[in-house]
Amino acid sequence: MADVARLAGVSLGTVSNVVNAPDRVKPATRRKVEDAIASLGFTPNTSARTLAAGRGTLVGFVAVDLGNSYFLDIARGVEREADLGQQSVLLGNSDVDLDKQTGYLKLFEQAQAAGIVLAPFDGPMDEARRLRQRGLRVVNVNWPGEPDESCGVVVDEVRGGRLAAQHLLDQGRRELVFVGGPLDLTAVRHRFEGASAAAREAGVPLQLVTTAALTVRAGLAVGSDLLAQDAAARPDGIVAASDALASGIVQSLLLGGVRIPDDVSITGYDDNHFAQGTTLPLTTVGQPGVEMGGQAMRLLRDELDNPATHRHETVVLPPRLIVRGSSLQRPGEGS
Amino acid sequence: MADVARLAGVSLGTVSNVVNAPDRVKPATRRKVEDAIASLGFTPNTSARTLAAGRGTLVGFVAVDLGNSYFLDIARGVEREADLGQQSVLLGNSDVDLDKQTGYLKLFEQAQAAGIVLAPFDGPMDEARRLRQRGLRVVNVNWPGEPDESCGVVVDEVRGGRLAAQHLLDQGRRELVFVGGPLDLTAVRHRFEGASAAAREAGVPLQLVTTAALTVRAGLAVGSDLLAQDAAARPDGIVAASDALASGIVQSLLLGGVRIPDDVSITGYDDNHFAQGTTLPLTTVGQPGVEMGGQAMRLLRDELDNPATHRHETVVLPPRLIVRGSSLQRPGEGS
DNA sequence: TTGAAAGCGCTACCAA
DNA sequence: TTGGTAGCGCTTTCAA
Repeated sequence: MADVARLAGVSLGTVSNVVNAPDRVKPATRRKVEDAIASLGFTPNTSARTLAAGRGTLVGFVAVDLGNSYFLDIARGVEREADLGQQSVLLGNSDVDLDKQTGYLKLFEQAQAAGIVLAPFDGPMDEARRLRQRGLRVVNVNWPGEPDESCGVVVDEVRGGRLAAQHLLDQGRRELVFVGGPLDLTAVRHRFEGASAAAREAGVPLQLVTTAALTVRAGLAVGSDLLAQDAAARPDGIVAASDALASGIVQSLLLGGVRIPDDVSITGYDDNHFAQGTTLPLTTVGQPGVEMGGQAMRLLRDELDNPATHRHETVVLPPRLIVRGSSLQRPGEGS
Repeated sequence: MADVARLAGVSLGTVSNVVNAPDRVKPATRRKVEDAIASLGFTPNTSARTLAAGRGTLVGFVAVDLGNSYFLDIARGVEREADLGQQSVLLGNSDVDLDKQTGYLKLFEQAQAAGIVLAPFDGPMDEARRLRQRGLRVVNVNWPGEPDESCGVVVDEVRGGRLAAQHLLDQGRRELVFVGGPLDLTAVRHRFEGASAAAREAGVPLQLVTTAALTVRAGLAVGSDLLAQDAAARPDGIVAASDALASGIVQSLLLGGVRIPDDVSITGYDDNHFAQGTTLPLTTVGQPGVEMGGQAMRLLRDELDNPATHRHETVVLPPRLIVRGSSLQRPGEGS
């Protein structure tokens, strides 16, 4: 920066101003400085800047599982919104591992991140709490804010479960099964609650089949169990707690000669990218990942920019039923 | 840090030493300092440290498409190897967008990253070259090193294409088709070359069907085209340039009543996670993503630690044929 | 509108 | 083995 100042014939402070507050410097001077910057290929040193200014410009996004396209969508939302505010986003993938999550949170703390967006592991959040106590702003996404402590952006999972079940009921399905697990996952419980409520209100029984994971493999297993049953005893509507699960069930049933959606209607959950372009596209409940990320970043920025007036809040976004071939009996019917 | 020094009754330099070179300080003193650090909850300020030391400890991984599990595997390899060397990895997802890639490279430059691992967009690499000229070490992954400029880690795509085609030939297939595109993707061209060579050597024709993208959707389209053909005219072996493509073709053909692998054998490419747990698991060519990431990080560390003796090199890793149900006619047969 | 100078928190060197 | 001290490159007052 000293070189730039010398070449432009101005002082350090002036160079700093054209970089950070161009309006405060006379256009002619600014030009000279900008030319010098360009011809020297000058790039400001973030460490020095952060150190001197006492606050960084970097935003961290720590995601529980970047292998799930939903979280990648959230990341995209965070990035897009951050761009609007001259902030940059770096990603940490905690890979469903609490230690890695803690490690990334520490890393961002040490790097003097301006703030953190956290899509947490479904578990203890001690480290996040510690960071907040040290003054680092962290907002949750896909997890509610902690009362009086932080903001959060979530999607209404109960409503999502209800949407899926109601959709099947609307199509005249009366033998419903909810497939999902493990039940200590909050999201799975909520989705089941919603589906239960819808079934109860319709006076229809809803059977629960729990799985050990939300994977394709688990779905395939459920599918074979279903095939082993007497055809008459099989459900005519299945609410799966994830697209992967639904996909496994669909594949298994199709090859077993079951007609979908004629014999059995199936819904998935998450609107994962892999489930969109398949032969029998999956009806699913979509979560507005990009929007969630954007909202989270907006909450974070408000907290950063207006620390005095900011009030913590948990934004609840509605899920959206996306009707595709796995549940739609005749085109144009259904909700 | 001053507080720590005061509370422990030592100087700043000593505190710095217990943090960075614990061996250089007497155990008793070290204990005192460590206690002080713990009781004050002291966290070193990365910006200050980086500024003073002149070099950072952060490693950036810029990936062209984190939505592809292959790149996520590479990221895992980079992380694992970085952990061994006290370095931290942060991710940037360029999302198949050259501008975003450039943006992340700049970001890591400004953040004084120790080095960068780059899985580049298949296109111009001007920015990466600029960074190298400014002294930042960047090693390529999934892309060869630039001669005399940088290291790289790649997988032998030609060999991969050959493996897939040879596998089908070994099973007696004689009407082969290679499906993939666009052909300006280097990897696709190489895979086709390899498949071609294998077919040529076996005296078998290999037809080329180009697609606009390597997606499931494109695969579905190819599948319907195939179904529209006279059954006798259809190929009995298909080498697809990606798992997504293969998956689309498989789904389409299966629903059209074609028996796989009896009537048609199909291979994919990438060993993507989504292709592993399906009803008809895909035979595919796997790329050792985790190992590639690890190698890249190791090359980067060598370049960082031994700038004098380091010699640039491009490590070529072999792909691996993974035989699953989509090509294996009778269990135990095949290669 | 610009210049001068005092740090930001830490590392690295040299002296003790 | 430890303490003292000079910066690292920038932002940010305060004066000019």
